[in-house]
Amino acid sequence: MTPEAKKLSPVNRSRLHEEIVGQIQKRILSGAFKPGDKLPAEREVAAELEVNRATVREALKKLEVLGLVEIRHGDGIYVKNFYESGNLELFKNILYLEGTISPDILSGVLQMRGIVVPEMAFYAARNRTKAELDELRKIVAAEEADLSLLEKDLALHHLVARASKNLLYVFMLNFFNQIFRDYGFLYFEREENRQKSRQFHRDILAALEKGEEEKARRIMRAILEYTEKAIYAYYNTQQKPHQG
Amino acid sequence: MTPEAKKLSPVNRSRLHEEIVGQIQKRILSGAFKPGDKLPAEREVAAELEVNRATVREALKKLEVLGLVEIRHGDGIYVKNFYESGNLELFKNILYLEGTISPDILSGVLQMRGIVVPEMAFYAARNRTKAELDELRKIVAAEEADLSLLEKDLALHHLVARASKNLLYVFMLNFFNQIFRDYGFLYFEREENRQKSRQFHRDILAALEKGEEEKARRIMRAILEYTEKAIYAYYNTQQKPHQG
DNA sequence: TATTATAATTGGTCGGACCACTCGGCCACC
DNA sequence: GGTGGCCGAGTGGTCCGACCAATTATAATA
Repeated sequence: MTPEAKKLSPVNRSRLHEEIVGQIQKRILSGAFKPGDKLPAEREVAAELEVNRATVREALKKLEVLGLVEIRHGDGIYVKNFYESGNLELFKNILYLEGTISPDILSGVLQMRGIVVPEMAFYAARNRTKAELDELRKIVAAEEADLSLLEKDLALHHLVARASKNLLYVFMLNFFNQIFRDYGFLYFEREENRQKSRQFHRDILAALEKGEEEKARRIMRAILEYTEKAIYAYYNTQQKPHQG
Repeated sequence: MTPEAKKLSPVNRSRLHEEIVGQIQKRILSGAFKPGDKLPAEREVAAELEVNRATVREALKKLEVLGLVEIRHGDGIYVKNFYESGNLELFKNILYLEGTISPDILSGVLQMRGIVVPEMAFYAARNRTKAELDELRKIVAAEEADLSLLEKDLALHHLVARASKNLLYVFMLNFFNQIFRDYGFLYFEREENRQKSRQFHRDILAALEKGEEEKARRIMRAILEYTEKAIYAYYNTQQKPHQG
């Protein structure tokens, strides 16, 4: 029940154009602005928000890249159907729409991760080079010394992605990491998890060394299932909005 | 030799700031600007390009959303490592860097599609609602009447994505469609393909109706393999840059 | 030497002006 | 009746010059 806000309201200071992006994005994602709708002219929006037109334009440029609006010279600004977008950056914004991640979407992301990442490991076992194996060994060795495990963990997965020789895996992995960034932090606070992580990584390394594709996939799947529990556990103690 | 061009397509009416985006993006992706590098100040860039600073700023705002640069108030503009990006919009730009898609990356995309989309069908069979089945039947019926097959095909896949109840599938599917948009056009020019498509869609519909998850996945996989051949075939007759 | 002012640099916002494109209405012409 | 040209209002695109705000580098000071 949010009956407010048919009108745009003046804005706070600090990256003014970001604030504008937020306001317009919110109205589009919430359905207040529907696909095909024509936004007020730049000059009108500027007047309504009591900001300069240049600032509005910078905001609109961002919204355009996000895929939320289409700008037509001499015509106007039109709302695009974000349901037809393939922009994961926009998906992330939707994820945090209400300040807190909806359980539905979270499980959707985890599901996709569970599908994509094991295959990544599969192809990494198939396509890794000797140089990549060397790098991998260094990371695993550093982990045994218990040095900045989170950082090393990210590096290892990134390396596996590159080893798959499919750039799309790199992008997808980064996408997942960006979403679960916060969770990783807490994950490595438990000694139990740290040990588990080291073991998993030794196993992954072994599988890649021997080129055991199925085994690499299986291990990666185990890793995901293990961390998934941690994510859900953290999520359930944390369903408050992380910002007011 | 593609004797296409029955229709003239909208002309590339590139705006000035888009040109700037292109130039800077190219320098970053080609490695001329490396991660961590500091770009010249806005005023310098503007002077160098002989354009107004406001125009440069609009370009920079776009590059920021793309994840190629980071702008720090009072400090400067820094190049980000696109290899750590999770932004598929950026990936698409990389895809077309040289004007033509590199075979490596193309096969990488097809590989990811082959992994993701069948799972989407699997979950669609599990989670589809009666309303969605109704919509699906309408689409299949329209296809029997041979009406705008390409459009109907896109709609059908989009519906399957929604039926999976995982918004990420919708985004991923859109991403793939955007990349293969051009190929779909030619695909439906062959009567052979049109018939095959209708048959596939009848099968998918049947699987979803009965909630046969594995079967839905199998059929989807068959569709992908079939269309993949068409894509490669077209690609091999078309490896010229599509713009000078 | 360490700390604190101060200046210089750089991104952020402003306002006002003019250019370029689109669209709709009007009109002459076929 | 339809076609094409013309024009004017509306709207996005670019430009100029100015000032604000955050950061960094530098100089002054204790």
